[in-house]
Parts: sequence; C-alpha cells; structure tokens
Amino acid sequence: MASIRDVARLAQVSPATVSRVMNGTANVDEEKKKRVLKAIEETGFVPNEVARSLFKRSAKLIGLIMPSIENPFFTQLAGAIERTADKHGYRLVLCNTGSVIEKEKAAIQMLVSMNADGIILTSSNDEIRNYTSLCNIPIIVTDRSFNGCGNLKIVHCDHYQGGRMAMEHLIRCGCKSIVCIKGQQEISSAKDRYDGYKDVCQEKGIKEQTVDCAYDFEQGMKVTDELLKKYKDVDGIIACNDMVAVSVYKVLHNKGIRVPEQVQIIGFDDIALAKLMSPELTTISQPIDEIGAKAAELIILKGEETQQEYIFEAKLVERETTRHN
Amino acid sequence: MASIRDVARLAQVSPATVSRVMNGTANVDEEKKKRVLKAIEETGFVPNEVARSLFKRSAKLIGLIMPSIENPFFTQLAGAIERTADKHGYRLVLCNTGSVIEKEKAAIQMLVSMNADGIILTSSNDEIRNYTSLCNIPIIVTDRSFNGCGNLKIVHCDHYQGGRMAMEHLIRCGCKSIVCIKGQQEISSAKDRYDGYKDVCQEKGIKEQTVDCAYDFEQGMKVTDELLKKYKDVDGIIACNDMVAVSVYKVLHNKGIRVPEQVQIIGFDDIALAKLMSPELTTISQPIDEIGAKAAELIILKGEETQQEYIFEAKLVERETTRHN
DNA sequence: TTTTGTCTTGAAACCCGTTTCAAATCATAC
DNA sequence: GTATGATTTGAAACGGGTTTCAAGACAAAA
Repeated sequence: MASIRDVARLAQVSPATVSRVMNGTANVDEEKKKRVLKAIEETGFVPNEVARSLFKRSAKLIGLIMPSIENPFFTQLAGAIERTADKHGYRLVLCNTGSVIEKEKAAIQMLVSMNADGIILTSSNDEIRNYTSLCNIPIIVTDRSFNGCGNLKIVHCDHYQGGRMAMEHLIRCGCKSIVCIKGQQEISSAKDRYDGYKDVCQEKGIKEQTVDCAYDFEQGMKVTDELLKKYKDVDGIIACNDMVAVSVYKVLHNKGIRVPEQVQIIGFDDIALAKLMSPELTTISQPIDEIGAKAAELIILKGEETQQEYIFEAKLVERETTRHN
Repeated sequence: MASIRDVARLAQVSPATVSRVMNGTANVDEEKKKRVLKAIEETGFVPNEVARSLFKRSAKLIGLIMPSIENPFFTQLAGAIERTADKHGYRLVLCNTGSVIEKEKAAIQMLVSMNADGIILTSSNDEIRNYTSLCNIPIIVTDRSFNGCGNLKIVHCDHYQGGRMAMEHLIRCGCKSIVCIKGQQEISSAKDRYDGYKDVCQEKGIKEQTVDCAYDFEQGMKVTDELLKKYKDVDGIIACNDMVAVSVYKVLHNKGIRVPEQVQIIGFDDIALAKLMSPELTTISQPIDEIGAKAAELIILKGEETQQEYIFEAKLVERETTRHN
C-alpha cells in the first residue's frame, strides 16, 4: 500500500502538497499538480481513511443499532438509511443488540471510539437519555417516541393517528366485533397505536376488545388462537404490526376462516411482505424511506436544526384483507 | 474525550504503562496498575479504536458488499454473519451496490482503506478475480461459485444438487408437466440449479419445459402469466428462488388455481418468508446460517486454511405447496 | 529600486494507541 | 561486595493524512 509520502517522493513535492491536490484545499502550481496526479496514478495510491479519520475526528460512519436486522421493518429502515448515507459518502456500521441494554451501551461506546459521526438507534430503553451525556455525537432514535434532549433527536411516525385510522377503517368496512391485538406497551409505538384504537372506541361508545402480544410471528399465532376462543363473534382484527397480521392470517387460513369475507384484518407498518402475501394485507403504512432518510440527514447534514422531534404521517393502504365498499 | 495521555498523567505513569495495563501485554507493578485502573475509571477513558486501528492495521471490521440488504436472502445472510462477527468482537460495514460494478470496486477500495480485516461479497461479476490483486485482505465470495484463487475464497451451497432435488421431488409428488423457471444464467447459482433440473430431465427422458426470469418478485408475476399461457397443462413449477415462488403463488391464487391440488410449487433458499406465507412454501433449503458463519470465520480466524472452496449441502423442506405422499 | 501584498510550498506538529529499545531497578548468584 | 540475569519502565518512534506556520517566490504598487 502506497502512502502519501511515497507519492510525494515520486512527484518530488511534500506530502502536504499531495494532500492539497487530493482535497483541493489550496492552490497548487499546475505543473506540480500534474506530477502529483501522475504519481497517484502510478502508485495506485488510495488515501488511508483511518489516518484521515484519526485527525479529522470523523470517520464518515453512521452507527446503526437495532434489535435485529432480520426484522423486516428494520431491514427496510436500514435500506433507506443506507441509500441516504451512500449518497453522501457515508458508510453504515451494523450493531444488532437483541434489545439487550448492555449490548446497546457497548455498541454506543464502540461507535464513539470509532469516530462515528452519529448513531441511529431503535430502542425502548428509557435509559437512553443518559447516553446523550455518554457521547458528543448526535443520536437519532427512530420508531420510538421520547422527549428529545441535547443531541438526542427523535424521528418517527404518528402511531396514535395510525391506530385511530386502523380502527376507523374497520368500522367503515362494516366490522361489528373488532379485536385489537395490543403490542407490548413498553414500546411506545405499540402503546400509541393502542391509544388510538382505544380513543376511537370511547368516542363511538364501543366496548374495547383486546388481547396482548409481542411484535412477533410465533406469538402472533398463539395469541390468535386465544383470541378466537375469547371473542367467538370477531369479524375484524387490528394487528399490532404486519408480522403479527401475517400470523393472524395464517391461523385463520388454517382454520378455514375466509379473509376478508368472514374476518377482516389490518396491520401496521406496510413492510414489503404486506404486498407479497396473498391476499395482500391492508395496513397502516409508515413512510419508512422518509423516516430513514431524515434520520440519516440529521447526522450527515449536521445542521443546527433545533427541532428535536420529527413526526411523519401514517397512511391507510387498502388491499385485500379488508372489504372495499 | 480523555486520551491515554490524560490517564497516564493522572496515574503518574507513562502512556506505555497505561497501554500495557489495558491490554495485559506486559507485567506492571501492582501499585501502578491500581493507579492506572483508578485513573481510567475516573476519566471514563475509552481507547480510541481509530488510533489503535491505524497502528495495528486492523480495524476489527468486516465489509459486507451485497446488491441490496433488502433482499430477504441477503438479510438473513447478513444476520448470520453479524452474529458470528459480534461473537468475536468484529463489526460489520454495510455496502449495497445494486450490482453496479463500479460501486463494487469503490466499496472494496473504501473498505481496504478503512483497514477492514476482510470482505464478504456476493457478486456475479467475473472481474472479481482482479480484485484479489487490488488488496491484501481476504475476500470471501458467498452464494456464487467461482474458482477460488489467492486470498479469494468461496463459500456456497450445492445449487446443482438442489436443482436435482427440486425436480426429483416434484416427480415423486406425481407432477406430469413440470416447468422450471430459470434464473438469470449469468448468476452461477441460477445456472447450477437449472443444470440440476436439466440433468434429471435427460436422465429420465423428460422434455425440458422452461421459462426465463430474474430473481425478483415483479418479474416473477409477469413470467408466471406467460408460463400459464405457454404450458397449459402445467401441474408443477420449480421457481428459481423463494421470492419468485411467492409471486408464482400469488398469480395462481388470483386466478383461482389451487395449490398444491392443481399445481404444485417448489422454491429455493428457504428464506423466512417461506414459512410465513399460507400455504407454507415447499423449498430447497440453503443453510444460510452456516454459510454466513463460515464466511465470517474465514476472515476472523485468519487460519492458513488452504481450502479455497466450501460447499454446503442443500436440503429439501417439504411444506404445503407440494402434495405429501 | 524598494516596499507591500499575495500566493505557493514544505517542515513539523498533530491526532492517539502501540511497540521498541535502552535505561533503570531489583534480585539472585558467585 | 560485585557480577549476572530478570523484570519493570518511560522516551521516542511509528502508523499516515491534515493543517499550521513561517519562509520563499513572485508580482504589483510606490
């Protein structure tokens, strides 16, 4: 690997001049510039990013901390972030934590020590606020609501409104007995969605019918079984997210219950899977691309944006698991 | 951010001694050790990985270059790699290329300049061999077969055998008119799978029935439409991968063709989606976790393993889109 | 011709953890 | 008490790109 000093020697200039040619940080005599360019060409010199990063205190790196990359929602979010990052010459460092708090903390420290320029994190961990003091780089929390503070900022979608929309849609579609599968209430998005559902119930004088569930496929199947026993006349199901909605469909399908004729289903998130399955899933869509892009931009653009919270609108996407009217 | 020199000053020792205490690279007087530990505690010192990496010429980083993280197969592969990497204290740097060769090359250069310890890449690009000379770190190619050479190694599964198994299974399940949806033949896995199918046809004196398709959902739907027109008596479909199998199912489902009663389907890969959909997809499973783990280990363990190619076995997973006998 | 100003350039310091090397310390052996 | 060996320790160099600072070069103004 050729170093800048090798190039300098070959071009008969100083390393400083080579640096200036590469970065265009100062005027360099045309003649010397040519020599440097030629020397770079000949040696195949590629500047060492580590050395650069050590001095600049920026590695052009964004840390991505999430429970698991294999959760389709996070995958899509990661994809959106990657596209935005790449556009600006930034790279992503992946850290899966399985929601283990210690791993989260360790990941943050590691990323700071790598001179990462910022961290995007999805966590339900209330301790997050303390992380802010732990480091001097921006931390963006996505998909969870919090009160922003310091260099901790929040980007997410309006889950409460989404919860209302889901409920209102099923009512519009003629459901008489709607059951809401609540997600874990420690996760703010799950809580907000449920709150939306609940408020619509109150406003319309509908009795709440709920069952608890994790954001997870296996759980979803088990809970659907229980749900069917508990609410025998159910004709509409609000799943806490698309993954659970898919498992709800599977159970209904296995039992020969027709969707949407006998039971209608609505999910949350609009992950790619929602369009893939047959029937296609009606769902409340989160603008995942916009959320990811905004989160990345908050780090990359380093603007003095004082706004601490960015909320995007949820959107109803009607497909085949609810009845058109 | 406290530096090692701050700690040294506070503990009244030299930076070298602090380094030795941290890394256990040499004996240090107990008394001084205590002082150092105390100073680290007090300052909240975390060693700067960038400086360490600059000297060590290793950043404990694995570069992951793939067309898109959003392709479920790659997502799962990335997950498997991440788990193995994390176990050994390595991080993953994500580079999506959209299969653009220039981006691939740029990503490799970037990763080398970041002092990455190795690169795992999924590419159909025949030029790869030249990359070997481009850098002195191991490059592991997964899911594509090649002839390994130098520090370029190959980890993949036996797609040819998988292709045979798919065909043989549909025959066993009683299909009389089997159509193979061929993937792009420039991609070695697609070619190998097709070759397996083809050879079984020849051995059994069956006439080949094929149609061409990319590894992609949209294409899959279009191609299935054509397939149904071209082969009106089709009763078994081998899809080039699970994603295409899902789209095949969707088209059949929309047309009211029952699966597996009228047409049986078999896919490839056994991505998570295969178990999620209803009916569950029969498929040829790749041991994604093992492939990912092996690829990561080849980089992390730095063994002088001379083996250039690692081939894993494919496995038939019978589910609901083929008929049990 | 001298002065003032502008531009180009390279030496050296910088970022910070690691390692080498030689000096210093201590203990054991003669 | 001196010689020999073993151990601990810190100063300094190292990795490699960037930036500062002051010197040198050159042009324009006086």
